[in-house]
Amino acid sequence: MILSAARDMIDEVGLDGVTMGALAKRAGLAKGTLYLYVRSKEELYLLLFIEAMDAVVTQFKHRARPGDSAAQLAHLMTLNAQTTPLFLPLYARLIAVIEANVADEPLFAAKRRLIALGHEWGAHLAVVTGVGPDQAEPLARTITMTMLGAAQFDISAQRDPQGLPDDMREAFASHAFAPSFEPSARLILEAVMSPRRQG
Amino acid sequence: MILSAARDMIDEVGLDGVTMGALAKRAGLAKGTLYLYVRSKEELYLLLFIEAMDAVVTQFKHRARPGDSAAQLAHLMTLNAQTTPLFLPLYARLIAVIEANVADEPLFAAKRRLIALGHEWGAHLAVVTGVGPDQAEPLARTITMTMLGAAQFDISAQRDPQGLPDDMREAFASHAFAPSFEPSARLILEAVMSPRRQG
DNA sequence: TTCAGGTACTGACCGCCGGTCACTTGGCGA
DNA sequence: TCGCCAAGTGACCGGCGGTCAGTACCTGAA
Repeated sequence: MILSAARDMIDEVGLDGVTMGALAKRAGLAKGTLYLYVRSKEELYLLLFIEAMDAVVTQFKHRARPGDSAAQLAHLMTLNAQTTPLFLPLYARLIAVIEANVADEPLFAAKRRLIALGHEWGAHLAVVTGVGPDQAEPLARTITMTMLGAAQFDISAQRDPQGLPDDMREAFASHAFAPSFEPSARLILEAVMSPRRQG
Repeated sequence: MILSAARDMIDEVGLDGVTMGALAKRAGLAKGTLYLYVRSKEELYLLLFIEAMDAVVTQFKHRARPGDSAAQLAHLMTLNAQTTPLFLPLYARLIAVIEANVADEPLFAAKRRLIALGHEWGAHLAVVTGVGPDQAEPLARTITMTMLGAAQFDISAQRDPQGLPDDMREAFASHAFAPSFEPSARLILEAVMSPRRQG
């Protein structure tokens, strides 16, 4: 399976280290064969991201419950994003790198699926936070954007701290996903939850 | 001047349409000469981004005043980011694209400068919002990440809506920077400002 | 006036990579 | 046995970022 070979390869050499030639060889195919199944490298990444996003949404619907506190929800979202393989690095590159190089037709199909997943997630978020219908959408958008920003930051935090000057090591480390995202998510969730109920 | 030629060229062909060969020709230089002044394409972008970030911070320090409401501040930040040339597209690509391909030494120098600018901005934000010292840093980080996410979204919103299916046109348009960022920024600012004062 | 040295500049060239396509292979039904 | 077609192949292409041996020119000393 191509997707599985891609996952393995990304594990080993990182997202930016994947080349289609090497991936084909690894999957036991010729380069041309690979392109029978996937129209471009970015389309492949898009497929992988949809899988990851699906997993994140499914897990969130499973785990988040009405009555959870803002802190609990923020923590759950953080773990969720962080433990789903490939979710963060692909999310960080989704728009600037991946969408920029996918043909229209598969792009639209992917976007529709992602938007649908986003709505599922947002709807569940509205339920568990108990926010009113007018606040549900801005809340979901705000959390989404914050997560997208935190995913960016996380890229630089992945860098090997070996040999970095002290101030840089600290700067990189402080941009890791969890310490960036979780407090912000909590702040946002508390803002919309506190008028109604808390905890 | 190389930076100026780069700005012009980005205006015309977009960030992803710039090639070093064409840029050199446009600046009246040979490719090799260009590389005497800039070690890589991404280093050039990093220089441009530092300029843009500097402008944004300077403007924010000039325009934001204690007593401004959350809505006013959110609006000001939005305009600020949007009207500073190249700020948003470069910000969106800063980590995943630009930082990923710059040599250590210039990267560290740039990061130090950007971190210093970020602190200036955050300090002024703390003053105008009047938040306590314990809340200042998470507030600045949250707004920063949200802006980073919104800058991402804005990339896809830049796409020419000609010939897009209706649902996609709507989806792309709704991701533009202002409608994404401003309500979220307002939500976040209100959350930290309301306990103390408002307006 | 000549020449050595150094600096700014040049552009042909390289390696790499994503993507293509004319061709081969192999299995299956007639 | 043979023809056909789907699946697969890998040499090849174009374009790009980046390099480097060489050139042009100026200056100041002899």
